[in-house]
Amino acid sequence: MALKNIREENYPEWYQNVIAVADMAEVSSSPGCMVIKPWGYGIWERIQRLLDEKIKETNHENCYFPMFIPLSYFQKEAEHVEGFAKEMAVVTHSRLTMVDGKLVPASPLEEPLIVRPTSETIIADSFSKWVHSYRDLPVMINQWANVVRWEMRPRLFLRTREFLWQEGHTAHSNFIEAEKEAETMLYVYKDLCENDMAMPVLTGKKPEYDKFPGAVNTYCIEAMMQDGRSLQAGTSHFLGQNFAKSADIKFVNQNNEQEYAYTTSWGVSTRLIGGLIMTHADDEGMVVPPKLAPYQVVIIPLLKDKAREEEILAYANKLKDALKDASFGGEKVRVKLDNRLKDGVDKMWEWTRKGAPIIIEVGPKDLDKNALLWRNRLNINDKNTWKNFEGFDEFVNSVSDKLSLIQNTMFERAQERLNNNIRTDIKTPEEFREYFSNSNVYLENNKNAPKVSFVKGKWCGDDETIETLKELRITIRAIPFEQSGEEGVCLISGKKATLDVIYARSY
RNA sequence: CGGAACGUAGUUCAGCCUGGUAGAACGCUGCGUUCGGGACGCAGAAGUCGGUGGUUCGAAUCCACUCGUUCCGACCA
Repeated sequence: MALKNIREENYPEWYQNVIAVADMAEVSSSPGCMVIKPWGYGIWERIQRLLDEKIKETNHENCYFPMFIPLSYFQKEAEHVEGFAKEMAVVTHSRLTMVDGKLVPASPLEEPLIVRPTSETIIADSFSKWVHSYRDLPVMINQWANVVRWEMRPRLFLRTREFLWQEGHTAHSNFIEAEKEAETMLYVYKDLCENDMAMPVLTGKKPEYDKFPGAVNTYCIEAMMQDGRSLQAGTSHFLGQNFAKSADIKFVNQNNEQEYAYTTSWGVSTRLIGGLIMTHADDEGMVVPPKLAPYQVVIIPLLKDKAREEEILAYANKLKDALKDASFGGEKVRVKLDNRLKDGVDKMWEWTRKGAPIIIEVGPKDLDKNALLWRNRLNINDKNTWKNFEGFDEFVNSVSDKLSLIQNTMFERAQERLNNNIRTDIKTPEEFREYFSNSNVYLENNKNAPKVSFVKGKWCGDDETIETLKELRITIRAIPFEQSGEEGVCLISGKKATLDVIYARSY
C-alpha cells in the first residue's frame, strides 16, 4: 500500500495524496494557486492535443484575446455581472512606488481592469467589429488560456484561483444553428471524456437556477466520482441574443434587416484532471489511461551487474526504438527509458504511483532469453501477473493491443460504476431524504459501490425545492435529454411532477 | 467570507501547558550486504521553530497582530 490515506477512510486526503505521490501538482506559495508539475502538465498537454484536434475538425480556429477586461464590459450584461461579481481579481493600479522602504501601488487606473474569469464580454466586443453581414457568419473561434476566479476554498485541479482551460465562442445568424453548435460541442466533450479519458459522462441541461450567468440554456456533462459525487466536467452554453444585444453584435440579414447574432460559448478546464484522478486512481496512486499518458510504456533497466551494464542499456535502447515504431490510437507509442541513477525497484514503484500504463523491467536474464518482464498498472497488485515475461518481438508486436485493452478496461470499469450507481427506485421524498442522510465519503467493501451516489427521479421545479436542496446539500446535476414523460412524485416537494432529473452531491 | 484545527529538517510529527542555545521517524548522502515487488546494517548531512512586534536577563514555548494551510459551512458558468 503506497498511500497514507486510502479511499474508504478519508477520500479528500486520499485525493491530495494521489496528486502528491504521482508528482502531478502542488499548492503554490501564491495563495490559492497551484504549480502543475511535469507529469500533471503532460496529461494536460495530451488533453489539449486531443481536444484541439476535435475542435478544429468541427470547423473552429484558435486565437487569443487579452486577459485584462475593462470593468465596464461586465456591466453590459446584467445577469453576467451578477453571477461573476463576487469572484473577480481587479487590477486598479499601473505601477509601484517606494514609500518608507515599502512597495505600494501607485498611479490608479482610470478604469479598473478585471483579470478574465471568462471571456464572453471581451470576445463579444470583437465579434461586434467582425460581423456586418450574414455572410460574415458564423464566427467560430476557440482560445486556450488561463482564467482567474477568486475562489475562497481552493482544491488542486478542482477549484483553484487560476486555472487553465479552453473557451470556445461562436456567433451565428440564426437560433437553430447556434443551438446546434452548443449541442455539437457538448458531444465533442463527451467524446473526449469517454474515448480519451475513459471517463463516462451523463449529458443534459442545467436547471434555470444553475445556468451560466447570461445564458439561455446551459448544457453539461457530469461524471460520477468514486465516492458517488458528481463532477461537472464541462459546459456548453446557448447564449441566445443576450450577449449580442449587450455588445451590439449586429448583422444585415438576407432581407436587408438589422438583426442580432446568436452566440454560444463552451469550455473545459484543468478540472478534468481532477475528474481523471477521482475516476481512475486507486490506493497505490494515479492511474492514467493510455491515450492521456505522457509515457505509455516506461522501460527501467536493472543495472546492478556492472559487468553487463552496457549490454543491458543497449538492449533497453533497442527495445525503446522498436516500440517507437509501434502505434496506438493513430499515434506513435510514447516510450520513456528511465535511466536515472536510482534503484530499479524504486523507479518501478514511482512509475506505479504516477500511473504509467505499462512498466517494463529489463535485466540480465532478459538478454539471454531475448525477453522482458512487463507490468500492467491495472493489475499491479495481482500476484498472478508478477511474472509477465514475454518474448521481445511478441511484446513489441502486441504493445498496441495491450494499451488498447488497458484503455478499454478503464472505460468499462468506470462505465459499470456509473451504470450501477444511478438509483431509480427512490420514489418518495421520505425515501430520498433517508438515502441522502448517509455520507458520501465512505465506500463499502466494494470500491465500485459508493454509499451515496446519483438518484434519477422527478422534480416539480418549484422555487421552494431549491432552498430544500441547499439545506440537504444536494444539487440537480442535469435534466437528462431523454425524458420518460411519465407522471410521478417530486422527490423534494412530493407534488406531482413529470420532469426527470439527476440528483447528487457534487464537487 | 463565517466556524474549527494547525504552521518546528525534504515529509509526517514530538517538544509548548510549567520559558534556559532543537528532537524522532521516514526521506536524503556515503560505505557495505541484499535486491527482477516497496529490504537491511553502520556512518553522516540537514531546521534563523511561518512572519512582525511585545513581555523577559533569556522566547519554538507566554501575549498581540499578521500571513498561510487543512477540514466544515457559505460561495463555486
